[in-house]
Amino acid sequence: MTLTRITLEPDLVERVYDALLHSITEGTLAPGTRLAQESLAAQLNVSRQPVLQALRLLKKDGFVVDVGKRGVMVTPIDAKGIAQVYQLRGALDALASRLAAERKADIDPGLIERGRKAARGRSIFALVETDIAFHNAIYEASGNTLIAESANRHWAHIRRAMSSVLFAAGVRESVWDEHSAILDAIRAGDGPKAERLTREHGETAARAVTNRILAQTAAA
Amino acid sequence: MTLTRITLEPDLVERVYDALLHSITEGTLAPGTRLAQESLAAQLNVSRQPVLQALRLLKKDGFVVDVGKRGVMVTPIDAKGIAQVYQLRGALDALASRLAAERKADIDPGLIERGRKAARGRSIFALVETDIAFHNAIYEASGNTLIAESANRHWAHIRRAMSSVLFAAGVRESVWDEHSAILDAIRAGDGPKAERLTREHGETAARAVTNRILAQTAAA
DNA sequence: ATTTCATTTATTGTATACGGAATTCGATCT
DNA sequence: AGATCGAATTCCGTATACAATAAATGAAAT
Repeated sequence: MTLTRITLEPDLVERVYDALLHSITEGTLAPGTRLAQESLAAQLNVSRQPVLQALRLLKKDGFVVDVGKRGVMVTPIDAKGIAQVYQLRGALDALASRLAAERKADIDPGLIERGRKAARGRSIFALVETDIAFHNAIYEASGNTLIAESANRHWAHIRRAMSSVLFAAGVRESVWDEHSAILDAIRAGDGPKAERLTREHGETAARAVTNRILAQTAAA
Repeated sequence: MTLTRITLEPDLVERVYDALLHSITEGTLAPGTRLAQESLAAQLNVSRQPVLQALRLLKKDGFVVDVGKRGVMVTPIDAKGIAQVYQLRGALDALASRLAAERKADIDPGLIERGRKAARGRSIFALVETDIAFHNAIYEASGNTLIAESANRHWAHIRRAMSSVLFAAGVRESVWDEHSAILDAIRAGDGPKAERLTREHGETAARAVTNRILAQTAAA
């Protein structure tokens, strides 16, 4: 367990970054929305300076893209891009699962419990959160801190795609069965199996989401 | 093939970022060196503003770390961290190889040729560059643009570790045999084999480098 | 001599000010 | 009326100015 940071108050640019990222992933700032520094600064009640920097960070992560020399916009969602994110995330997940299994990591089975519960519930938010919590647990159990860090960047993209899609379609029934199987393999210390299951899980999830996005965009 | 950017002159912050990153990976800015904004700004002949932003970007990538509230320093190299980078990179490489094989990608065999030549030569720089070129070719052949983007962040770390280690130890003889085998598998369209070879290649490379780093730090 | 407390200094983060580039709008000309 | 050229506006990037905070230094007291 790593020690919690001691910095009392996060930076303004971090706060701006978090605020914007939250709005983007949540969907409040729709894909394609143009973001002007001055207006953002006014709304957040800070100067342009922190906004400017936060936007640069977001740009680096791909959440916003340049639109000519006239500022940036929220990156549009496209099926192909999402598929790529899923591929990448799948590789990271598979690696994490294998490493976790090799250490016979002891992951809280309550995560599955909570996940199934959320899947029966109505809250899309809880749905996504429990999913993320499960995968994050594996990242941490892997012992490689870079995985979590790297994956979380991608997860923000996934989260975005999910919330833009889930409340139209609902969850696949089987996800938590798959999760459960993965966890068993990890606890049993079966690295190859954990890896394989995780990869398959990622691939089916990717197919499901991209299909829905394609359907959505076709409808529009 | 994506169209080349049309922006004539890159940003100041991008230029500062590149300059600093180059010095860090090259080793001119040694691990542990403290970086004060004002001094950097003076040396680069810009105001503190672009420096400030560039440092933030570098911090996000892990090339510099906070040292209290008194600025940042070049991230120290430690064997454990490097091992983690290699693990991550290995997963990305394996994914890229498999995808490339599935598309039966046609990668320039000249890369191998040039690599062997550089391995026989004396220039460490050329050595590292040809290695990177080979791996980058696979990333591009994968068709997933995110892989290259993500991997390159990690490569900067690897490059740093390599140049800090190579000129003391020389190259493994077998790397370009391994590279060649990987390329054959890709061209043959054998996804699983390409993936397996790539993973093994990454693992042995990781062992070699971390061992040398451990030896170096033990000597000091 | 060592420790503690206050003052100074170093250095960052944020705000404001400035200059320039690109787009948009309007007027004039055909 | 439509097109074209120029002026005005918008908006960003960079520089400078300001404020706050943590470290460092030095003096005084035990």
